[in-house]
Amino acid sequence: MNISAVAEAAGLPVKTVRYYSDIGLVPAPGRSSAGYRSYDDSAVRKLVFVRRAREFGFSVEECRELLDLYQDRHRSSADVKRIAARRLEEIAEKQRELQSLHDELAHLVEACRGDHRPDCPIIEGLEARQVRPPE
Amino acid sequence: MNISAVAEAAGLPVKTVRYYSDIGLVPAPGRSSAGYRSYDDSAVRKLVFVRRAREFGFSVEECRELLDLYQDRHRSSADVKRIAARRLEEIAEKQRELQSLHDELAHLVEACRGDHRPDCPIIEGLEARQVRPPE
DNA sequence: CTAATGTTTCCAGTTACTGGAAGGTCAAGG
DNA sequence: CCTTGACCTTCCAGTAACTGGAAACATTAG
Repeated sequence: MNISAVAEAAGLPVKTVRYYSDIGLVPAPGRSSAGYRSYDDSAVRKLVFVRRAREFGFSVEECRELLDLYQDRHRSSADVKRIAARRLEEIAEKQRELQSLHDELAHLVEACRGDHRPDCPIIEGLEARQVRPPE
Repeated sequence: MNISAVAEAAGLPVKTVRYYSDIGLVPAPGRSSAGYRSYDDSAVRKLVFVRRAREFGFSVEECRELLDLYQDRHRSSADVKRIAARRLEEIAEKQRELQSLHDELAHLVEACRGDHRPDCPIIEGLEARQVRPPE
């Protein structure tokens, strides 16, 4: 398979497939006589795996770890769970942050009349109040 | 005020204050005879404003817009509200994404025994299922 | 044969800083 | 006066994860 075929099969842009090969996230593909990259089904599976892991918010480095685990028949599920649980905690933390952000901004937006007058609680809110209490 | 004083007053790293001046987000400060940047109170107010807007997740370019509105005595609150409401919608969207991400990953983590055996629903979940339904 | 499409490499740009090097400045202490 | 240390300057490079584009070669359809 040429790069555009594998890219479509994996649901990734061509550029990204090339990039993943370049940084060694997936193994370097074979080359045709003209120098074209040549991928096989296992490459597609790995690329799909990476795409999905990226969609889950795992960093490329975490994808590397997960891919190693994915390919290691002797790995324990505990190893995988550890990484996923860490990521889950990060997500939860991000959710909490977003929530307080949302609440505060929504409060300001609601308080703003949104008319032609210059008085604006949003601007005033940005001017002085604290977003988060000091840690 | 020298840069470290203004940075402390604004709650920003020195590097960031310099950066904001460089990109023209805040006006270029005056210089001492030795070339030191010299800020005044109004610079501090603007930097605080920017810091808080950034904490709210506004991009630097949005901060530029907001800062213009902040400084424009004739602006209507509607202009500000429009920008803030857009940002609020972005936050809400991000929250929805994170929620579905969280639910799916939590599901996988719960399903994983996390023992020494290689069977792992997390890996399997990354392997094949769709994160999001096609749009 | 030609035109369109596909592929290659390489370089640069994106966002919002951050780190570090090399060197000039300032204030205090001896 | 000299030194020491803190502070300041500029410039360059690196971060994450691509993405866009240029120039050139390959393949394929008509």
